[in-house]
Amino acid sequence: MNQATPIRPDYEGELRKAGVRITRPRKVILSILAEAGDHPDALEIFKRAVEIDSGISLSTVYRTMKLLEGVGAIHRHAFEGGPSRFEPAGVEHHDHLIDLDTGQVIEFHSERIEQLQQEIARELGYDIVHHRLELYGRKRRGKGLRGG
Amino acid sequence: MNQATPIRPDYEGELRKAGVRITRPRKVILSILAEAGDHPDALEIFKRAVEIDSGISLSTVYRTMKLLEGVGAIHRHAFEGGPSRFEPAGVEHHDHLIDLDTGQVIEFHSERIEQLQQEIARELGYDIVHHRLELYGRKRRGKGLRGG
DNA sequence: ACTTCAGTTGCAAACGATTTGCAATTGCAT
DNA sequence: ATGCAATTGCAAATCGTTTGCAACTGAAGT
Repeated sequence: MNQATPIRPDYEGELRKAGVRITRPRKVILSILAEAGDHPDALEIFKRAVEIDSGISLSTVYRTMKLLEGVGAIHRHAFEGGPSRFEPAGVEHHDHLIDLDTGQVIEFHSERIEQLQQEIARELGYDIVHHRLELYGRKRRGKGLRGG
Repeated sequence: MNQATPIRPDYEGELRKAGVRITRPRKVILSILAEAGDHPDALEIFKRAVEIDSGISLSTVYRTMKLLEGVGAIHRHAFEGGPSRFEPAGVEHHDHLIDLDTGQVIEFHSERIEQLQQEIARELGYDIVHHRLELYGRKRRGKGLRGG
């Protein structure tokens, strides 16, 4: 039920082909994204980047995220009330459940829901370009479950 | 398929009961919200408010929106890449389809999708506090349809 | 109607997230 | 190596929104 961080061996080559120049800061950021199992925001990426190369600036992180987003290498998610968070693209499409207490992001997918969305849009005379489905919730503390 | 702007005759009274003092600017803002068939953002509400009472400030609009949201009188929607937009509460729960070309917001509801969301959350061990389902699309320009 | 005072306002400044201008730097094709 | 456009870091600017503060006002009491 989880992603497998599919880092193709020549990710950089692909990007270069897409017209992205592989600079030092971008290398660092890419490596961070590749390893990230969570959905870090720009500041978090910046912090992790600085650990590797102290010269990197936050602006560069933002610029790089925008660039990668444009090339389709990453997805940007603007969850409720927080900064944008990113995840490498290339994983199957999925939606998100956000743990309101921890901020943890859990991925899920429902083909059935996707279908229903299509139907609804069609009925309204629209083509879906993309959608956003986010569930905001708390760990169930029902019987039989140890409290978190 | 649309809302009926359910303005209970004593809306102000209700608010007062909720501990909200009915001031001049709030009266104006409330009247705007009651009439709004669209989903205006704070600036738009401010503009409409100024037409009625030129003394109103944008801060007051923001403060009032936050207050009304807290009391449950309105809902705030942070659609993609734009400022928050508001709508009076009290209408049946619904999700939104946003026209990418016009920004127009179309409301819809699918009990089936709601159910599926519940199921998914439950399977993941969560209780849904609330969710966000937004479809971003364009008017279908398929055969047989006049271009819009 | 008059007083009272906490709640509310307008203004301007502060805010957090993000973008941008610019001069200095650096990939990478030659 | 060389050259130049792409990229960088920095600081300042931007956008939407919030906040401190002194002046004002709703509404409860007289």
